[in-house]
Amino acid sequence: MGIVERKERQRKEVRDSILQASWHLVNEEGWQNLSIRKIADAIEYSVPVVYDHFENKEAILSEFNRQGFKLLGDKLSEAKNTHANPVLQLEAITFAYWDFAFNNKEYYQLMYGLGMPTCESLNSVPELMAFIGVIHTTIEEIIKNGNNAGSDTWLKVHSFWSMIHGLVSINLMSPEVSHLGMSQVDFNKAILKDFIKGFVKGLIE
Amino acid sequence: MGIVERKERQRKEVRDSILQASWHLVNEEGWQNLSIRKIADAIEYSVPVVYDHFENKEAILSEFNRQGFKLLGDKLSEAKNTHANPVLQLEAITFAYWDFAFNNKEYYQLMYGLGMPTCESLNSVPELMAFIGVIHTTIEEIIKNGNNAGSDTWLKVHSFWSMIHGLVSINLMSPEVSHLGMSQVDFNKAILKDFIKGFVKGLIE
DNA sequence: TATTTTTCCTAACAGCGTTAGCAAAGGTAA
DNA sequence: TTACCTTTGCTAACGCTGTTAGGAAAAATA
Repeated sequence: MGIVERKERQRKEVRDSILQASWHLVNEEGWQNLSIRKIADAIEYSVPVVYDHFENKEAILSEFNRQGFKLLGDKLSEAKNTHANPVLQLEAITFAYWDFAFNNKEYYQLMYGLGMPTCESLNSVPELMAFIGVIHTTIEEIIKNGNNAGSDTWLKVHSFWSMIHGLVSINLMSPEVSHLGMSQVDFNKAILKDFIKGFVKGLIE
Repeated sequence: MGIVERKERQRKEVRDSILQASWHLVNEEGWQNLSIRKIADAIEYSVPVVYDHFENKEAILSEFNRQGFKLLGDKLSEAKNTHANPVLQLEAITFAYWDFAFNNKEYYQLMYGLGMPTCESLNSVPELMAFIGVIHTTIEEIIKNGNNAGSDTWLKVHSFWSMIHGLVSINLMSPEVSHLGMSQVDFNKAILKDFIKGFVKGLIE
């Protein structure tokens, strides 16, 4: 009697195809232009079927939100593991964060878009918590090894996260920096190096 | 023959009432829920009249975008003028920026919302340029007075802007920081002070 | 085979940005 | 004042959007 199992399997297939179709549409036309009707059309089902698998459009987007933080967390973790020294780890994390944002603009814009109903609190999204955890453990160790053990770890984590997000988001939305002779890539690298240098200094002394 | 003048005056009145009604609606229901029909209803005209004064909805929003940067630029300028020492000026600018964002969340979200079609390039929005100018002159002077005249001013301006935006935006969207015993206000102040201290250090040495 | 459950569609509701086309009002000239 | 022209502002529509009620058809169960 594998009927229930088969049904469950089929359900999952439809659900997955919704996500897959959505992702495809998003990459073609952006978040703004994703619509339930387009999804239904792509998966060759009628509109209400989509609502059998997701409560509403927001639920689909928040699925990608979680996926995004999962992926980002994994990338940071991976970058961290390429070094043993926590300072180098934080440096690698910084660059990995930057690369993720630029290689996955659609994800990033969804994850941090203000208009989007995505950024629930830290506590309610485990993927977000795990992502922050990678940063936290690294900074914690830098502080422990430094000369200023009194630093507030969470405050520093918060600052790190905020600042790297700021650096990324401003550069993500206005990619043409015309003030200088430097190339865009060099300018970005310089900004990042400058940032991480200053930040680490603030951690250990 | 003041007919033309009267007509112009009346046109301006309608235009202003559109902006005023929009602003009112935005503060009641947020950017997401602003609609041309609601505006038309509020100003007691039919929908197409709105389109006689603004090319489209985006044009109305971008009006507020410019207003926002004008206001922010003025606030920063004002804050700067309370001090003569450029380091103190930058400190005042930082706090003024923060206060602006928290006292005018609607403005700030419009100005930096990724989904919004607002952040055109620096060059094309004079209000944005003026706002950046306040930061630029201050940082320029700090560098000049410091021990590291070789610092790239524009790079530092860019970093400053990005980081303060990051600090603000993360705190604007997730106001509940539950990791610590500190109050929210104290936490924010601590973050800001920490940031500005580190940033200035990076400028002068 | 008859009954119940599940699946899935059509069609609609209420809203959106935007525009075509027409009526009425206002201004101008005879 | 009358005839004409220009401006103003309306109704109504087009083609979208998210969401859901209600019923038909298919599948599973008895």
